Amino acid sequence: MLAGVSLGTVSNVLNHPSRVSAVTAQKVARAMAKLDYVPDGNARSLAAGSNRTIGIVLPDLSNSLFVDVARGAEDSADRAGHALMIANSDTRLERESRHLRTFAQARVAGILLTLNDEDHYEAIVGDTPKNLPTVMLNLAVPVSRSCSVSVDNELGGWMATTHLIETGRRRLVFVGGPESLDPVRDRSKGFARAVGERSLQPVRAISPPGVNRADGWGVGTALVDEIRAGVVDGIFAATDLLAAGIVQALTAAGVQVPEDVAVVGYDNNQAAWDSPIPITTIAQPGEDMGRVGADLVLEEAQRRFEHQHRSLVLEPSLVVRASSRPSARPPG
Amino acid sequence: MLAGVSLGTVSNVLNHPSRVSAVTAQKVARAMAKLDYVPDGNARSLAAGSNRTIGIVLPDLSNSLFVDVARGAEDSADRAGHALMIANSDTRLERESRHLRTFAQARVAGILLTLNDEDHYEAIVGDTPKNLPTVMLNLAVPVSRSCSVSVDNELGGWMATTHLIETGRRRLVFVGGPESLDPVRDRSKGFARAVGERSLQPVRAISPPGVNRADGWGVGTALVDEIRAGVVDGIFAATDLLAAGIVQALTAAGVQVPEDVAVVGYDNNQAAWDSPIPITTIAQPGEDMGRVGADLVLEEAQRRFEHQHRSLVLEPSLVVRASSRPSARPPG
DNA sequence: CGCCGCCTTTGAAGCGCTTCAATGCGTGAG
DNA sequence: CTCACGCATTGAAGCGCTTCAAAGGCGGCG
Repeated sequence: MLAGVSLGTVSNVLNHPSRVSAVTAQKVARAMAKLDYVPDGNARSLAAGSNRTIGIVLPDLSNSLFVDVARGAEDSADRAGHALMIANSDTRLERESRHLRTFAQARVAGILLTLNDEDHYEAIVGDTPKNLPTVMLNLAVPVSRSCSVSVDNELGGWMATTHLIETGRRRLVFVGGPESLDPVRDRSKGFARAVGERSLQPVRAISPPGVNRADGWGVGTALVDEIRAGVVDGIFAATDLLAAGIVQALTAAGVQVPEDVAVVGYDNNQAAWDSPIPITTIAQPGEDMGRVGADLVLEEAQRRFEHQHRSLVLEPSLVVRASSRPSARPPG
Repeated sequence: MLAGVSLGTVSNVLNHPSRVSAVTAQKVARAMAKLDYVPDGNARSLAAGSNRTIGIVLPDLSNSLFVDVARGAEDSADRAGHALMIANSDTRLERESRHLRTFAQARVAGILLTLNDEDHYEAIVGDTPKNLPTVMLNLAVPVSRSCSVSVDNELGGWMATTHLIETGRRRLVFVGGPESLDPVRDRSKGFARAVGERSLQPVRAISPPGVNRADGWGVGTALVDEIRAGVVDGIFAATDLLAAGIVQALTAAGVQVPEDVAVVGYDNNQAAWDSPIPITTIAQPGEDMGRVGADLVLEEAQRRFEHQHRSLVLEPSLVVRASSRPSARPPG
């Protein structure tokens, strides 16, 4: 600071450039460069009473959805001149609340809390620092509590199923997984609704123990005979990993996808596109979720009092790939 | 603070509990609870001149290796009473240096910088705030510059290849990828060394355009005839995705793995274990890398002056799975 | 009974910045 | 030529905490 001229002026060039004449601004800039000056964010936050950082806690970094969420959130935060700090909870309650506390102490401008599980929400809602803008991602919560941004899984299930029907499939199977997972349950509801709207009867629903590729492999193997017999011509799997396993098993058994049976997955995972037969899937708007969430939290931070909580539900989208291209055979 | 008694005492109960009598400590604790008191981390850092946070910048959150690194780092940081802030650069130079700057302004205790690419290191080394403990992860750099922790890819390649040889394979193929990737090049060197040590001749090396499942599928398809002809009986693929694609293509073509050919991958990805035929692979000690890195950075932060930079190279490990179980056929 | 030393507690100083009232200066109007 | 007004700059106050020297209280020893 002594390099150029004053002291409080330096602050002005940093925060209110308009108040400062061009020449002094330059002098100060030069001095800062020469001194390798790095403003102290802590002091700034303390003095200004506000902080240009927002925090996000993610439940599972191995799920690309959440990585997308982070990317979207960073995009928005960055655009607003804020930094995004990521914390990973590995779905552990204890770590979720620890990270919440850390963010509260850091006096971040706001928090994006991403949860998978409604139970965790109940358990943790007490830990969310009152008075600190917090928006829930991936879980719809009462607007009386906070803003939230989630994705309509029931709609996604409906879209996947309707797509199968519209491309001529009639004998449909839903492959789910443990009913305890909220998203799976909702996707299954969407399946049922779409089937019902067309007055079709689902062939059946299958619930393997998990939702991974190996589970899909098992399901696929079990379905080979029914497909050959023409009893099944469309499969909606609740996750892409499941779908990939199914397709893999079917292919290995000589069943043609999509000629003999169409398969649709969910999530738009790498497993879906990086497959010998690319798999049609429902893409979750992860980046949008992050972006919208960050915008909401920043809005709440900026207008604390006029702010009204909102609950947004985003729509997933259908990504058509080879595994469900219309079959040559006539529908029916 | 006024709830109990004093002011500076509150600080003591937070930082030097030993100086405070049990009764006052309790009174203060009770008051803090009643007031929902959350200490201001910014003020603490400012006053104390130190910060209980370390930052890590990761190049790619969709790579489970780096997620593991973060997990390990958080583990160590946590144990030392520090919080870990994650920033994702998506391998973009511009974001790497932005995050570095953010951490510098936040006056974190230290930074873990994880890079994939030597070029980025050269470009960014100027941005790493001098005077702020920084350790490089995943890339070995001159100890004159900073500490670093990396994994020995050449050794990994050697281990994978030696495993193939020791389980009786003699006609080996290396499947790499773009030579521009440092890790691929090192793994290939390890392959060459292992083969050379046994005075074998590699059948050949294949460099598909990428290192994903689809690339592997192509390579696998191309190798079917040679395997049937007995010209090839072992494959070392530079990534698990590649290996998974290869196994998938071979299986689809009716080639038996591991009976007809053994396959070894690299990375210990989900793709390796979540495959119908689980794939033998080389596991990178990601968590260890993070843990050791965090320990180093904290050590440097605590003893600024006595600190000597160190360069640690960790060893990968072999994970044997079905894809390379010794074949029934006699070796030779 | 008085003094000393130790364990606790206190209060003031200051961390690096922002903010804001106050000052200084140059300019156009009178 | 003078006065007033506006823009640029300044300096002091204070953000919430830690630290440290100094004060207070207590028991034990002489």
